[in-house]
Amino acid sequence: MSRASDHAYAAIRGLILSGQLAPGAQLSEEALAESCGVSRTPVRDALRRLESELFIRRSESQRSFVAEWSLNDLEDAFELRAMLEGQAARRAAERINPLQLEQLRSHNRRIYEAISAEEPDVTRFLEHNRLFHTIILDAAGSPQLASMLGLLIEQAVVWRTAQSYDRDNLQRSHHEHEELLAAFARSDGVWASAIMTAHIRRAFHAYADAYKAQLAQPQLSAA
Amino acid sequence: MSRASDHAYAAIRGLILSGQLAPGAQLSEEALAESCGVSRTPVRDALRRLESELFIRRSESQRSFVAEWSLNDLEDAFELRAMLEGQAARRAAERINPLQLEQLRSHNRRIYEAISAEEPDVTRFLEHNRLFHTIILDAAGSPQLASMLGLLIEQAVVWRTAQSYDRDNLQRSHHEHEELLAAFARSDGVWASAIMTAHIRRAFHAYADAYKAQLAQPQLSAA
DNA sequence: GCGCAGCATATTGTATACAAATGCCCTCGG
DNA sequence: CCGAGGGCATTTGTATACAATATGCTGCGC
Repeated sequence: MSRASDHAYAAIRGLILSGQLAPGAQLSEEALAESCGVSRTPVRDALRRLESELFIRRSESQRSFVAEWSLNDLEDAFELRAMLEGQAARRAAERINPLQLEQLRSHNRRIYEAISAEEPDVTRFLEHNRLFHTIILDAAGSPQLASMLGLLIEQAVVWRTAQSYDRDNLQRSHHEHEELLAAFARSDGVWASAIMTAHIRRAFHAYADAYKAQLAQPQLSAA
Repeated sequence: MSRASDHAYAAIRGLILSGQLAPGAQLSEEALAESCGVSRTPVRDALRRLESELFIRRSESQRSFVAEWSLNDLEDAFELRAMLEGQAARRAAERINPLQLEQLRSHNRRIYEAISAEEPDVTRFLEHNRLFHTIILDAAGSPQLASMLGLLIEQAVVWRTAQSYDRDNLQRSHHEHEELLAAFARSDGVWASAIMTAHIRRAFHAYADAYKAQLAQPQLSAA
């Protein structure tokens, strides 16, 4: 997309994720436009995108609000993601080529490096983790599946999740990736799917724990 | 949505479904605006919506083209739909209330009436079929799932599919709906999911047959 | 004849002005 | 005091003009 539209999208998304725009808050196209230094037109585009990604909900009269996610909504989202990513892993196991397999190994090595340092480098972890999952989605060879998973909260949740990852969780992720690699190497779709489902499910519980902890200390949410 | 934007959406969608805009054809915002009698602004909105529903794809330089669907793409879409609707059926079986169950029964009665006449009323079948599936999605109680299935080709494919439904296929649909009702009445999520998956899968084969037949006689495609 | 540069044109992106719809608040009547 | 109605303010929808960008063509040089 184009400069202004992209910028508005990134800016608004950032405001939501950082908590500066609280869940439930109403969004004014004009206010956002001013705050981004662009006109309403690209802001409207950005809002449409964010709406389709469920960051924003619209009232019946087309006013925009920051989406509010209950723990239940989150569980729904993770349940879906587990199903879709499980399916992606199954298909990938049956279709992956040696180059992709090697790329996966490489990214998981980088993940290992990132989490093995004295102070784990969460940003690097997240980046290689994202690429890892992207390659699997690619290998699955289903544009539809990719577009659906792309929509799903995805980055939003993954981002906030990993903030709360402790070293134990990070290492488990690395280990699960290793198991996925074994399943892929043997083209065992059922195995791959099962591991992936468990992988996402564990991520859900890590997130849910963080979510509950945050509810108990809400003043930290905007930090 | 608003008048102009909705109108543009419906008009463009109609042009695509009727074949007047052939798969692969480039779309010009200005040309569409003129043909709909509105300005480019609502046309752009409509194109965004159609893009998210995969009716339209955009080139890297943001030009719009009518999406081209291979048989493979269709199978992917149906595979996803089977998975998602199966999941919806499972959840619905565990959550459905008596009122919804009665509504489902009512719609399936209407379906029966529509297909029992000497000349089956396909339009009525489609309408009640749509409502039937909508109620299940509602009963599943997962907004995410609903939004995903809403996106999926869905209406597009369903529409074209049923045109090619013969009486046998229509009656099978009715029968499968009856089985779903039985599964719901017993709150048997596993059963419901299995039937729904089979239901969608059969629809896929009905569509695939029609698709292949159409390839053999392409001059009928715009009829 | 081939390839590349540069221009002309078509197409999309952005800004802005205005119209329509919606929601809010204040007043008026009961 | 409460509820209904009307008018004002806010917000979104639409049209249009202009800017930026991509594309394809034409002509020049090799």
